[in-house]
Amino acid sequence: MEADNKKGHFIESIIIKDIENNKNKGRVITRFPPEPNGYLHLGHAKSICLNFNMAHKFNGTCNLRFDDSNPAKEKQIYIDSIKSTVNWLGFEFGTPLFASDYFEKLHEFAVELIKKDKAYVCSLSPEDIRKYRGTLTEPGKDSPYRERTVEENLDLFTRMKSGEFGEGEHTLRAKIDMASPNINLRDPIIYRVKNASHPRTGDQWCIYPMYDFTHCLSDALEGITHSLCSLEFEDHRPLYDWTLDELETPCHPQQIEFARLNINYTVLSKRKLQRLVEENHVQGWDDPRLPTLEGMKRRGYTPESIRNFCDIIGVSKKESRIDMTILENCLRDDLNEKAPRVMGVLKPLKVTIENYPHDLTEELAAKNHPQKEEKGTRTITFSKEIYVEKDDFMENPPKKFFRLGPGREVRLRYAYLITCKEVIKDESGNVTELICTYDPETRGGNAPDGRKVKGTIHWVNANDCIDAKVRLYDRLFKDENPEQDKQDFIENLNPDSLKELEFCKLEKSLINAAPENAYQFERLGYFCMDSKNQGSKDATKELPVFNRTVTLRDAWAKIAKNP
RNA sequence: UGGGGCGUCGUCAAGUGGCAAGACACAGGGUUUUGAUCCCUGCAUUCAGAGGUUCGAAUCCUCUCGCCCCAGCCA
Repeated sequence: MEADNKKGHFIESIIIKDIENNKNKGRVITRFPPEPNGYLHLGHAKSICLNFNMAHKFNGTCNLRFDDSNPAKEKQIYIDSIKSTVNWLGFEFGTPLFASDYFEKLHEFAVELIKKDKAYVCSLSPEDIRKYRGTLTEPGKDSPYRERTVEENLDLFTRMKSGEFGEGEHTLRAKIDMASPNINLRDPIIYRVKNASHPRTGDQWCIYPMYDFTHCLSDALEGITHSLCSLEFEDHRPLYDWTLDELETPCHPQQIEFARLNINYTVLSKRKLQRLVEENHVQGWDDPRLPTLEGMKRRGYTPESIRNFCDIIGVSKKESRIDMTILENCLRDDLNEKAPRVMGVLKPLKVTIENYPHDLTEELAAKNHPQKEEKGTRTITFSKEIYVEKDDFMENPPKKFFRLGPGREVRLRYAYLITCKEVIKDESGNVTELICTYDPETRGGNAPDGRKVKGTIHWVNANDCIDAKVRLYDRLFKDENPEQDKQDFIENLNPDSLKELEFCKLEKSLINAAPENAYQFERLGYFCMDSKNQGSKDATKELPVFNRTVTLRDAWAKIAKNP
């Protein structure tokens, strides 16, 4: 089922062609180059999978390289988070690499460029640089410092490096063409002064290379063959190539751009995610509603499901918005295979079986997976008092409702057929309890007389179930495209994206649940224990909290909507 | 009105001159002690539009239209 027998995307075609032509001696080396200035999200997962999969598929390697050339924004915690997230996703990268490891070499390259008179120290202020750059439709003007001598440039650059100047006083610029229709070629800045402390090099440097200079050279230094990046760098490719052409580098990697991932009802940009976190619209970077990989992990997404998703959505240059349901189905597919079945009642409704003995507790066998005998069975208990789901009872059920109602018979999964005899309500008319009878002949759920019972509902034994909280998540935004009509996406937040249920009753076996274990609560969906909740075998602690990862497909929900 | 890209089913996406894959969604039907899973069936005479080349075009040519990106000492 995995990528192998599938037809490839355009990048794969390019790689195959390159291998056929013995380009790079048939080698394939890719890299995933995150800037450690935030947490990874699903969009990164697409890039991670692409880069690692291409490398693996063609017996190559993929480097994890931190693009850490801007100390003002980068932090060690992000480096740690990114490393563990890439591992969690299922990829091995050996020792991580850092652009900052190349600072010395990058500096030498810059000097080489100066010596070739292909770079100069510019002393224009930031505002003047902007003015001289021109606009989209007008060419720029040469900087008055453009014709400084090599010696002067060398001297100034040395002094920049030694900390003689403040931020913004001087920059090192590539000498290309101020009239280029491509703004990236209008003498781009390649080094600037920054007095920030770098998470890895500390205060060793006060000048830092810019992305365009750093990235292509880092790629070349690592022997990258295919440098895959997103569409917005397409305009930078001429600069990528210019730099590598001007300098003596070990190789000249090929930059190939692809469209970044978009998914409806959510946002996938670091900036927007950051805003959601900082303005407390969600509860942190690992909020299970967020498409951050840490949030998805906490929600219960499996790495396999994410990898499979990245696999089936394809790679192209077309900007697209992928349907959330595709992601959810990848998850369901995986969880359906793996998750053991259990029973849990989210909104409990007490049921008393009036003809069941007071003091009896029976043990019943329940399958852990209906299609996989090898997953075995577990024992569940049954007694006179049980809980069923409030939603499984209707006082005036519509035609197609197969569940409980006055006088109706349903099957309790793995237990007995019961019939609703009486509905007890409180003074305000809310149903508080059902009095039912059971048919002792139907132990296990089958009627000896062969009568058909259409509805099967889940339940837990009131005597030994455990109390828990359950968090139900819904889409984060109301609108398919949160940025619709360029209104502030915050206004599109779904106020009901999180619902916490506090009085849930779960079958006893869940006492052993751990955050990394997925369960299917039959008929409800897939759930996992929240990783920030340590659970409680001892009653003095807080209640265990479970996250609903995703619902089951629900045909009834559709019928109920359009009867 | 500068430059760079992109337009194939509701959503993704194959297709590279020989007669529109697949997935999700959707609609029917079957199995089922989860209204789950699973299994069938249906679902683009048409590829942004218009011309042209060709026996033959989503694929080649021309023009038009639409959408995205670029004016950080961010990546």
